[in-house]
Amino acid sequence: MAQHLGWGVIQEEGWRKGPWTAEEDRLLIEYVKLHGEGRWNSVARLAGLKRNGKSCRLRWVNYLRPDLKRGQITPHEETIILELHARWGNRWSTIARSLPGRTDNEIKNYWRTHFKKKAKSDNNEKAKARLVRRQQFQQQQRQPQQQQPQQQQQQISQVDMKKIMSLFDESDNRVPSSLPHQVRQDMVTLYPNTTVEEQASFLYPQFNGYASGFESTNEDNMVLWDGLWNLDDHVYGNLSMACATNKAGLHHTLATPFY
DNA sequence: AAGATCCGCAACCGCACTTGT
DNA sequence: GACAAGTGCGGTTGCGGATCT
Repeated sequence: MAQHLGWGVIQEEGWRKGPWTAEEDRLLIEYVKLHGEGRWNSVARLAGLKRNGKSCRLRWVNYLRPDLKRGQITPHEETIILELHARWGNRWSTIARSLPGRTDNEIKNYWRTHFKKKAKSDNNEKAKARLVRRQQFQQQQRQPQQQQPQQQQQQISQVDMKKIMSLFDESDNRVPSSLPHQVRQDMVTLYPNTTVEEQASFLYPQFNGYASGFESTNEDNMVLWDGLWNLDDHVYGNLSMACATNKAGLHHTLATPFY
């Protein structure tokens, strides 16, 4: 039975929750000095802490570790975060490994507070513009498509998907950094009379962002990738879900035109 | 000056994966 | 192979200080 309920109090099963006290920190540091990192579930018993293993690990990793770098994220670190987020998406622990002294939690918080909001508002504007262009293009395409044999359309689709999927194979099933260039080549071949952005947008509607990132600045890339990787952004949600899972998911997403 | 709102951060939660039995 | 325990990860929440009105 719970002794108290709420933040920073004893919870059910006797575990404390909420902010750590200086004494708890001291006990945890002592424990790690003696026993090393790991075996976190033994901490409560061996160190006399009323914290569960997960809580102890989190406190150590995010706050008590001696090699943690304190202070603000530097511009150089910010650049690295942007680049790695463009490559890996929200895989904060992977990004953190490239930033000694920074934790995944720290980077995640930094991203959310510094980039997420801006990206979202920019995306909304860009998404509206793309929607209009896409609708215009669909109208243009309707007539030629009716004349084009269905079989030929399917062939084009299959070739495209093979290319995309082969890139995922080369990239350990994650989003391949070279994809935009490949997509660009497909676009030029298949839609010679449109702009690069339109080509990508039309053939791979969920890849809208890729197209706008071809000649883009870092900031544009950031906006693009934020859209791709964050599910609450309507326009990119389907793709981000597919990418976050595996190439099979992406296959499904790309194979379903104009969501 | 005081209340409302925003922002940054620490910590929790749920899920997935790994390892040991 | 099945199960349980341990661990790691990403998303979310809640608190407290800063800023705004």
